[in-house]
Amino acid sequence: MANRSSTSVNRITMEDIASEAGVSAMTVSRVLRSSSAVLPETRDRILDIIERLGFVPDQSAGALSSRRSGFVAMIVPSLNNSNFADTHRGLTNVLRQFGLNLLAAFSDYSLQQEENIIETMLRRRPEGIVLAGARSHMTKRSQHLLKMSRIPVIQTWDVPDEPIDHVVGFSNFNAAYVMVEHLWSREYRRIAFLGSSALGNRGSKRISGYLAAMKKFGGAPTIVDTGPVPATMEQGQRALDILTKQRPDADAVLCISDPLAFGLLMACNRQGVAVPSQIAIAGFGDFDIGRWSHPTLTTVQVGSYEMGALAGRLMLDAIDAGREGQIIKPTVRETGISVIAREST
Amino acid sequence: MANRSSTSVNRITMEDIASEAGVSAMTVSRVLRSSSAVLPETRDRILDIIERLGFVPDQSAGALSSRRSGFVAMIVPSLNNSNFADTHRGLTNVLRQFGLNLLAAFSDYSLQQEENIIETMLRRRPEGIVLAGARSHMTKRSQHLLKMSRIPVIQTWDVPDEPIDHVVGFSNFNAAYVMVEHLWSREYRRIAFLGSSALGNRGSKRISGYLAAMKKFGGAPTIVDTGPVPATMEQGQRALDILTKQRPDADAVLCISDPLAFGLLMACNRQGVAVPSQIAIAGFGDFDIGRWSHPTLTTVQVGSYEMGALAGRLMLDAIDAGREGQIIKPTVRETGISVIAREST
DNA sequence: TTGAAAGCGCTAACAA
DNA sequence: TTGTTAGCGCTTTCAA
Repeated sequence: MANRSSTSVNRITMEDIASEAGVSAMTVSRVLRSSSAVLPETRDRILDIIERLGFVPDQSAGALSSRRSGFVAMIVPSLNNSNFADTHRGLTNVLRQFGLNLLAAFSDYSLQQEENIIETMLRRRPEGIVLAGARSHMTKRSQHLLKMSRIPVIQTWDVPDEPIDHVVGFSNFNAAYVMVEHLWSREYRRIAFLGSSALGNRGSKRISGYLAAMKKFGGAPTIVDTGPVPATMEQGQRALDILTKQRPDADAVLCISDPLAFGLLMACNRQGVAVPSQIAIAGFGDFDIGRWSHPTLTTVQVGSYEMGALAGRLMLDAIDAGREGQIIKPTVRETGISVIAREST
Repeated sequence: MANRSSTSVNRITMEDIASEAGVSAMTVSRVLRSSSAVLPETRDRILDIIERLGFVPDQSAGALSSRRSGFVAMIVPSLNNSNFADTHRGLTNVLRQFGLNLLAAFSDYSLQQEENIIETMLRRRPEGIVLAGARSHMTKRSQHLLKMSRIPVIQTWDVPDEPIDHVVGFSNFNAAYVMVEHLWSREYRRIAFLGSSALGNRGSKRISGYLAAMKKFGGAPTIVDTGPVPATMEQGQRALDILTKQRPDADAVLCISDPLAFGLLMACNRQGVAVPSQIAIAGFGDFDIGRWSHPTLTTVQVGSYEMGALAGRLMLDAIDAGREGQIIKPTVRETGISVIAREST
């Protein structure tokens, strides 16, 4: 009597649980999904067996049948980012209440990797996909894949000129603009901008905001290019010398991100440049390092957690609509931004 | 003629590609998996159609059939950690060459959440599971689920007393021990330890190592409890006052992690306590903040990337063995640790 | 080199 | 309250 147990992999199935309990597989399914009533004593018997055998139902099979994979995919540039961590937490907390899981994959700031993991995720049929730190710049194929996917796509951390679908972000232009306003109001006049001048990413929007604000106030702009994204502490460290050469009279520096600002700040401490009396430093993103550095870092708070929560709710609506055969038209939501003035300015 | 197109969700399938190309679904499958020869002109025609329609095959269905899900799950405490980022990268780089994807989920340092995401992952039938920053302490159910899962489990970042399956880690005991050695060799004698004294996590191993080393050298140990894990910059910031009260004569502090050490370092800068002349500070983990802080931070390097790469290779071996119906017996591998002496000591 | 049949483990839909 | 049937989209196996 050759049966399945002769194969090397012999997974436990609902059928096994069912026969052990003397019921059909359908009853086991009902118990697990509490979709409809099952006699309490039957239910308890089944649950006991499940627990004893450590049975975990195969959701891939379930998804195939129900056409619901039960998860949302999140594409993130880096696993080392307190901002994305907050966004992720906001998303999780909302989706969890709806029984949706959040699975993440990382692109390491590479467009090619990003394309790969997008396809990887789509193969598993997520019910929606969230791009964290979405850049305007993606590969053509990434965009094509997402557009053809027929699932809600939410880009966060930016408001791209041509969104794929939905957007939950903030204005990078305004963020830089209000920081210049802040610095100007504190009597700083020779304000330099530190960051990558590479096009097609969030940074370029911030540069535009900086330039626009400087123009309005009548200051002379200076942009110090620190190299490729992501901006790092190391780049900030090195930037002090470059800045000194390029704009020796600068009295304030607006950095494209907190890690960059932190690197610069530490270089100042090291070289005895007093912050903020000799030079003021402002960052971007309200990373945790800026809250505990000495001096503490003035920054722009962009609602990292809130973006996740907003994206989560939007995702639920969009998935719900999709299940009814409808489609929510592309939505753009912006979270508020605010300057957090600290010691460094 | 009512066909499937009347349903609201009308996904593209291999069947669609096949009929468009005038072949059977099996041929499409062969093209996509290059498992066996297909006539070049047929292959090209099929690839064209796939590209044009943006078809992405359903891997859940494929997995159901082939019994290979094609992914490994990684359970991580936090998305905000440069060490786990390195481990993740090491893992990805190895697994990718083998056509395996890495999907991540986060526990936020909560045992209950950890249990939930372990089950969530197991439902999707990963071919293996990696726990990053595994603590000895997990819920009973987490352990039970993992043991019953019949897939390779690799715990990293620790060498638990009772491993579930495989382990790729380093000795937290030794790591603290060698740091005390380092401090002692630099003539520090009144060395305090800063960290959570909570049991069942990596920290308690480090405490043991610290205590053992102090005992050997004949120093009087002091443990300053900074509160719940994970140790944060904020805890470090607050710790200076506590330390001053509890051990006012300390000339060196061994912190349980770099973020904690960084918080303490910044508090010292702020309050005018000279580092290292008044007090030396050592951290743990070689986080990026320690490389760029002022002063730079002495720390213990634990091979974050290497652990990922090692775990990846071990995972490949274990999965391979599993496919042949064999099982690799539980393995323990340790990466080397080394003190990185910097300015803070 | 290609196709047909069967089935992976589950759930929708209907029947009892 | 429970069971039966069919089928989700793919791959395995065997046949042509």
